[in-house]
Amino acid sequence: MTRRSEVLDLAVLGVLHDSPLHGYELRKRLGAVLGPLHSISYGSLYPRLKDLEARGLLTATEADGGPRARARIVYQLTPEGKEQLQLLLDDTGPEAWDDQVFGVRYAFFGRTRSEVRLRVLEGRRSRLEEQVAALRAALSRTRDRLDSYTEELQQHGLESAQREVRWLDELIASERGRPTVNAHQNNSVVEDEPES
Amino acid sequence: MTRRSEVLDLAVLGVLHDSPLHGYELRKRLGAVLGPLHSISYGSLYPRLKDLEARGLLTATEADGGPRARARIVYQLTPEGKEQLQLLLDDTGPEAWDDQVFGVRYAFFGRTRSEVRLRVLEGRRSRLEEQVAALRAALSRTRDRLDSYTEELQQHGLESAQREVRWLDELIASERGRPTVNAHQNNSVVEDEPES
DNA sequence: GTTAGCATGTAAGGAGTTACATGATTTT
DNA sequence: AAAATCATGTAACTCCTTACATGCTAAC
Repeated sequence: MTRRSEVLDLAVLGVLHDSPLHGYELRKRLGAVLGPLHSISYGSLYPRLKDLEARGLLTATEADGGPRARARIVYQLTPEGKEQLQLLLDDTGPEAWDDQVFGVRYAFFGRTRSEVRLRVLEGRRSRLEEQVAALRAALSRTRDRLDSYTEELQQHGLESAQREVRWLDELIASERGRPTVNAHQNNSVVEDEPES
Repeated sequence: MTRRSEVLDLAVLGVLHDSPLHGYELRKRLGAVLGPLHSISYGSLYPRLKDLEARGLLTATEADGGPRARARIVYQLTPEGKEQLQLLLDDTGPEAWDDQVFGVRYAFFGRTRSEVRLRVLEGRRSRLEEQVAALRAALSRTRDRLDSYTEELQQHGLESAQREVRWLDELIASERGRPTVNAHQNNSVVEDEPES
């Protein structure tokens, strides 16, 4: 994941792998992956879909759902798209432990190879440890030098980070105890409603 | 705070209010306010300082610290700068509850008027409640429809948000119990004392 | 003596948001 | 009948990062 934007590619490709969707619906599903907040805007999503199509990673087909306001355009992964998705899932560059990126990666752990899962979790953990160290250093440095509010904020940040580390420890433990099966039930949520 | 970028203005002005600094040092201090991560880059900071100077909010003076590599440029708030800082501190537009923005605002609570403090804390709280509601809705919607990893992620997000709400409740309570003095160095967070 | 840190800046590019434009359909 | 939601898209703008350029000083 050289470019930061590949996170979005991963998210889109990952969601679309479950079931083909049109842009509007896709954006809503993206919310579950990117977090209800910082979900992407249409002004950003639609051009991106065009781009992914141009790169041959997905196909766009007009689906006539009857007399619709506008023909919905359903996007679907091509074999190249699936390949690229696998590549992105296997990639464990240093950006994989970033807040944003980690969340998306974790959401797709069901399709991620077991060793990769472990590597991502451990990378994320050490990233958080760094953060804990930085906050501890900041706290001891600023003690009595900044007002109590700034200190309280850093203290709270520290505790959050520490809780996050403990959470990861649990995940890592449970990951190690998990059979190496790569099973993922492909719930085919067929996108189409009965016409009325 | 109409523009998102006014957060940076607030951070810079706020830090510079404590003591005049040159860019390099300023950036380090900014780390305590913006969080050790997502501190701004020089490529962003220096032009911004020029801009603030052009707007008359601060003055730039070459400080000769002896035979230095390069004359350090010390930035200092002008009266207009202090005014603007006060305006930003008093502003409680809806962006004031954003993750990023809230952190910066909280860091400067020592210089914020008591009522504004309360408004910001409560705004932040209701923002987080919305988030909790959104996550709960997402969880009940996706139950059994998405794989366990996505669910675990949302569950974790939910718990974090809930803890954040409790934290804010404590802050609000302690804010209410605080004398309305606007004194700068008013650091006595004496709420419920555990038996010590 | 070489690496790391101090110190300031510019130019190019990346990545996203907001505002606008358009129009049908479902809900109230 | 009005308002919200569905649905797609473009253009302008905002704001940040990266890479580059420069050169001193302290530490190893």
